[in-house]
Amino acid sequence: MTYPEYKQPLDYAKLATDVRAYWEANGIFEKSVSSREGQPTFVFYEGPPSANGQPGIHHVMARAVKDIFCRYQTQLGKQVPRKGGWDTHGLPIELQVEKELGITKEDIGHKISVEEYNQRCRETVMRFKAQWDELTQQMGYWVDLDDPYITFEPEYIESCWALLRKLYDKGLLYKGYTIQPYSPAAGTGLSSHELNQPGTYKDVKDTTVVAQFKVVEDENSKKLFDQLDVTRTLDSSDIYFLAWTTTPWTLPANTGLAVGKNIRYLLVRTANPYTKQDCCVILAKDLFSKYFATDKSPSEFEIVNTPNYLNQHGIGGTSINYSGASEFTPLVDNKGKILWWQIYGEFTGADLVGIHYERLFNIEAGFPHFEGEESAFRVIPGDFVTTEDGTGIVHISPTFGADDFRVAQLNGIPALMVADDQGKLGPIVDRTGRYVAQMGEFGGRWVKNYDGHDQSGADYKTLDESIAIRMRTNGTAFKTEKYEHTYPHCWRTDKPVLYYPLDSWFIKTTAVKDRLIELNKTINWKPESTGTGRFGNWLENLVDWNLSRSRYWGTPLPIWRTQDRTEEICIGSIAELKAEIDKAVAAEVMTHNPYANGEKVDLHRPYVDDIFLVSPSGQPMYREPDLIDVWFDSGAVPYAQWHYPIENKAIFEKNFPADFIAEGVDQTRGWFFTLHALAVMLEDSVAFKNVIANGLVLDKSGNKMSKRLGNAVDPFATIAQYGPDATRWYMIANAPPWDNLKFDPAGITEVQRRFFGTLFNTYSFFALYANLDSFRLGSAPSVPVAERTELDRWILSKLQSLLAEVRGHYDSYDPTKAARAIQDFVTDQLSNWYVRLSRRRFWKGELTTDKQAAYETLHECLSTVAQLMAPIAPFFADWLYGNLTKDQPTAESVHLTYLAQADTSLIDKALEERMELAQRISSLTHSLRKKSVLKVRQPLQRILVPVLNDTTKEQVGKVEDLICAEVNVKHIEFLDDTSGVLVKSVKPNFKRLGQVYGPRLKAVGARIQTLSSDELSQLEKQGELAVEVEGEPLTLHLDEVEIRTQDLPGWLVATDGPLTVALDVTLTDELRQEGLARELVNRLQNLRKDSGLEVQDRINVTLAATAPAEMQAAVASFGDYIREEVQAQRLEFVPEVAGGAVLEFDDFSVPAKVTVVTT
RNA sequence: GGGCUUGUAGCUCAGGUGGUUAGAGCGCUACACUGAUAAUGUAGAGGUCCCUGGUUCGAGUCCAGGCAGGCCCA
Repeated sequence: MTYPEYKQPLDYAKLATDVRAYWEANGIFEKSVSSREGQPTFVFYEGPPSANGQPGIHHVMARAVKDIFCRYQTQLGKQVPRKGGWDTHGLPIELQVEKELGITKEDIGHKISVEEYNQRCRETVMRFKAQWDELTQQMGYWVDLDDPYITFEPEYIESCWALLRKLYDKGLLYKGYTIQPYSPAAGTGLSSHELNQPGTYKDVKDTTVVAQFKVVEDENSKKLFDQLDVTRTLDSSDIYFLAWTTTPWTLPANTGLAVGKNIRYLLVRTANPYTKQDCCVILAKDLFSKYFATDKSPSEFEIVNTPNYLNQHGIGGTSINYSGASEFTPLVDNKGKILWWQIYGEFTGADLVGIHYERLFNIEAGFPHFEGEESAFRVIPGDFVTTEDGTGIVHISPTFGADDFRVAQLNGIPALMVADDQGKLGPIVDRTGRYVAQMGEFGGRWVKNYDGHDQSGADYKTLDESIAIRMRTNGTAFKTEKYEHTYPHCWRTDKPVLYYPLDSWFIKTTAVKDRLIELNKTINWKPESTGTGRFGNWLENLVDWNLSRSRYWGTPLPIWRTQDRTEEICIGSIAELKAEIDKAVAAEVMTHNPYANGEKVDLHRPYVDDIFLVSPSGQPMYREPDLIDVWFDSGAVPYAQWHYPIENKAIFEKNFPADFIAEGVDQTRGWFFTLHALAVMLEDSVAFKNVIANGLVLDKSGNKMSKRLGNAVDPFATIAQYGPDATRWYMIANAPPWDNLKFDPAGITEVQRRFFGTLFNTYSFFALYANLDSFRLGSAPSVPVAERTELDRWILSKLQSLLAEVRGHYDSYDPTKAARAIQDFVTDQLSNWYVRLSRRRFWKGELTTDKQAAYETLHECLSTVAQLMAPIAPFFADWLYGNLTKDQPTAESVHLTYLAQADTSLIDKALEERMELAQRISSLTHSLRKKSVLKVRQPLQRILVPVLNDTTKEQVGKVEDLICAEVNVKHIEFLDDTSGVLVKSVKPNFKRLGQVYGPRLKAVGARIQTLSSDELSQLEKQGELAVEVEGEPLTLHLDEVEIRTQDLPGWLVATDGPLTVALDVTLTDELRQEGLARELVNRLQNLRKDSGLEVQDRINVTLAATAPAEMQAAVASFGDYIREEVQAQRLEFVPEVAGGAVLEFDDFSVPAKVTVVTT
């Protein structure tokens, strides 16, 4: 049995396909689950992808993140079932089908039947399933592809129905309305997608009105009226809010006014430009000059009722009464701005909130009463209010604006709804686009020209114009004008769109808002800010979940109603549906039960639409035609993937809630929310305990990848070129998953070279020599760690530290830090220090105990690294682990192994510290050699290391041999204080000084830097020193300074922080000879290599006797050494070397010949 | 427009609770090394730590306001 050896370069892609074949042949994935039977479960939910498009490189990223933690938890001994799934409903699929068929939604039911249409969707949605499955396997994402949940299957839909029924029974399902784009001409709602069609937004000229809303004088508004009282000069003390609208026809539906909390508003005394009546108005300070003539900037506005102003002008001196002025006195200048005004006060929006005002189109004038009127007509805060245009106060009509509806609901402002003939409440505009009859003088008028009536007559007035005229007349219009702006139009009829309340079914998520927030705080979000910020804020501003979708391909709403809406039923299972159908058949509402004869039930449209049920009172019931939001499908995964609550209660309970999920951050308000909302409402629990919200994968310049730009990276090509391991490693190690990743293939190459290449070399090195020595782990009792060398114990200590660190990172869902720690260990510690310094141990001599210890140490490092990296680089790790353990009984796959706890008894911090000292001293020595132009092959006598305390001396002493071997010197000489040659420098410890002296730190620091050597030694000896700083005496303490040696007079030194090293560059004859001997070894090694000799080949060497005397002397003195190094049995000078090579040295050359000894 | 997020060397990224001279890898330049060799060592060039204010003896770090990119929402 040998350790497999491989040729450079390693084919990483082939390695992965080989390992994949091994996994598949041996059912390793299945075993990774079945071998943990009976252990605690680690629950993971797969956020279902949709297979109607090709997978991209970002899916590799997302799925690598999922895979990592599932594999890691398996290594910890948990059982991790991973059910795959497919998301199959939704608008993108409908749009794709429509595009392929060249039809629009209008054609469904005409050019194509609903049945055919849905059949197309069903086929389209799984089109790329094979590609997805292939990518999943190629990239090594372990998920159960054989038994996935599929959201269009009847069992899945049935589970959704059962959940809806539970919500219905809890009273959380209700019918209401939302404001949606609506085309009265077409009689249909428009999706945002339809609204985004080119050409829908057009420039139109509309009549606009700045309306005056009269403030009610009460406690809330007292602060406004108080401003007027100061001067006591007003005839009229009416105050009005000014609000601008481009849709005057919505003014009769006004029920509120919105202000920006932080916007500043002015109280202005002026006159109405149309009636010339004195009045006071309120508008945003920033917009003042839009209506009033002034050359001042807002900051210079003068408030006339301040004591300062009154002292200057005298009380009453500012009184102007416009209504008493001559009719020739102009009120407005030629730019339309008002000349006559005074500012009486300034307020913030927050000051105005809560103030009541009078209804504009009131009952006395013949406009209808409505429900909730008493809580209407208030000022509320609106986050969307700006001072871009208008007045900084926004007129709110909850029935005709989405923002309006939202803030009105949030602040308890009712909508103005009136009853139709049948008593059904509706907005003041009917579905054809005209005012309802109750609208007084305007009843029956068209809001816009939806019927195509003639509007060419000279005295024709639009409804907006009529309203404006009425308002000018009765003094409630402050300004009316024509205004050109863009407005959306229906793409089919070209008529203006209305924002209009449309019926919708809702889940009352607001009822559990507090609980949603509370439970969210128990979820571990990565990154945390997504949970507190994006998701937390979303929960704070929660509105009810709008379930309804007017579409065809999706889960139908299982609610049937009678025509008069007095009776309804929510169906919770197929069995219940069948039973209800039987009842309906018995009542002759239906002719037969389509599900009676055992056919497979399809719960999609159109089949469910053809089902009519019968109410307890004997009336027929019809299904509410809506489909439900596809996000409900997704949020139902924890239940519906097991066909719960219909069956599998035990399985569900074992698998709820999830320990871990991961999806893109764009799912925050999608899957993450629906999972959370349903879990809180149904189970009063979180749905997941840990969640990673990963960022985007961008191209290497930071641009979004898209097919259109041609910068999309093909995941298959990437994996084929670099292999899945390097691809995954790069993605994980380069940036935390929740940051965006700039995907650069050059980064994968680097990972491959630097990490995988180094790790492979390290393994190859191990395998090469282990095989030469016929070493097999376990064939002899292992060498106790305590008996191993300093270097062995060091790397094992580092290994255990690494194990603890990496486990910590995995435990806290930070794979990036885990990957980086592993990478640094492999390249910097294991390869570049341990192996480099251990090289001679491996290739010299027989298999001794020390050599065995070295093999065992390196083997353990490699196999533990294989385990630690297995979650991220599953193929390579298994390959490496397999190579190391092929003959061991336990090792079918690294993914079936158990990851050990770090053995803290092996962690020796002092050892780690002194090895770091060794590394730094070696580096400094190399640096000195470089400066002195003394190559490492030239041995030197000593290096000098000043030490200020015994601990350092002892620490360095223990690694002296390692340092000497590494930098090729004979020994280290320590210089302590008693030597008297040390020159010390002192550095202020600013952190400490700052705490002690605060503002005086600068002066104290300066004083410290000028300490004499006498003062310094006094401070060192006594621990404190009295000095004077800026005339003040104070006592310095040892912990306030940092003392270090910096120089050795007469020596070339190098320093690294507190460490200083000097190199003795004196060369003796013996050192020169040894250097030459090493040069010879080097040339002979090269010759061996160039001649293609194997490492274990033994040779005879002949050198030309023409070589210089110094060379001959070197061979005489160091012959044994040379022979051992180059594996030579004989090394001799001969008069003539025939047919050999010539060894080149700095100053001479020597003909030489190497022959292999055949044994 | 709002919420969240990012901004440090040519590139990719580190930089607990503020501490003086801001680091690593890659890339670049030079030299060295050559039985781990597509590796390695040493040295060097390369920074307005996005900008402006503020707090502080002291700010890459804390605060405020901007700018630019990204995501989500409107």
